Amino acid sequence: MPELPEVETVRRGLIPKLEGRIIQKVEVYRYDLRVPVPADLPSRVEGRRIERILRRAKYLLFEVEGPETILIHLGMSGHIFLDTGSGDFRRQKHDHVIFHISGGCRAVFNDVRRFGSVDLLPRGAPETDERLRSLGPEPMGNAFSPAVLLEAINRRSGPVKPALLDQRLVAGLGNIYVSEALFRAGVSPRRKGRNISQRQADRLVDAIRSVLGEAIEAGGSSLRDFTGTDGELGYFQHRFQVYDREGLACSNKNCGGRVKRIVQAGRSTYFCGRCQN
DNA sequence: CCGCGGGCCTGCGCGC
DNA sequence: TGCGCGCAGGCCCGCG
Repeated sequence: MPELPEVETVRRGLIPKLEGRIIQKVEVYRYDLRVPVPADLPSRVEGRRIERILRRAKYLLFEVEGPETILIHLGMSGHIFLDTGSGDFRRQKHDHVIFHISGGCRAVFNDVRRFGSVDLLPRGAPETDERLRSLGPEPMGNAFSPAVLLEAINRRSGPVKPALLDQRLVAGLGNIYVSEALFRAGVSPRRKGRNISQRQADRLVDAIRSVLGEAIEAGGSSLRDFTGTDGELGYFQHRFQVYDREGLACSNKNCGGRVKRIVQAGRSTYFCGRCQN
């Protein structure tokens, strides 16, 4: 599931347990993730301190002491489990990389479908690594604005929904939050990018920020209850207004319409045909 | 440059 | 209960 809010929630959950600690040992059980795990990952990071944990779009960056940064992507089914080290630890199916941290805690990268990745970057990599370099602005940051969005979206001839999934346009949205943001903004997913108006760009930026912000808050509250027993970070209950609600009533008062599902560029899109134009 | 379709994997839920 | 199918929240590549 992980889109920007889930990844941010994972980051916030990891910080108190990992930042400032030493990576004592790394065990790799599968190297064949979507991007191969560097064969010498353990020797390159063992014994080094995790100085900062950052996020860029849906990527997590562990800045470790020395010249390299660990770059983690959760793909579609990736998780990071935190094991506090109190009980007896058993490796689960699909646990691919285990970081043993000073103080007895473990951070476990688990990914059923192996669309995720655990990789290394030269530190200061945003300028050098193509994966990060090609990303558009952070939606919650100052570089993202109605003017920036409008300029980029108006160059698109295709429908706005698949365009918003393009990480070069704005970084961190996935299939769920794009549907949710378009609903909040009252913009049809089928509208052509070139036909988006100034006013719609204003509404879209507001909608993107509010839907992501609320989801990050919901993730934050899930962290406050985090006991460390199951150790699963970043997955939390969240109510969606259209996503996966095909056939259910539109949640706008007085609308009376129903949520529709269509497929665009091979992905499901959910929307209300009455409220979104 | 843009838009789309396919592929990468495994697991789950559905209809039969 | 078992089987086959479609589907899944990401991303990259190649084609037109």
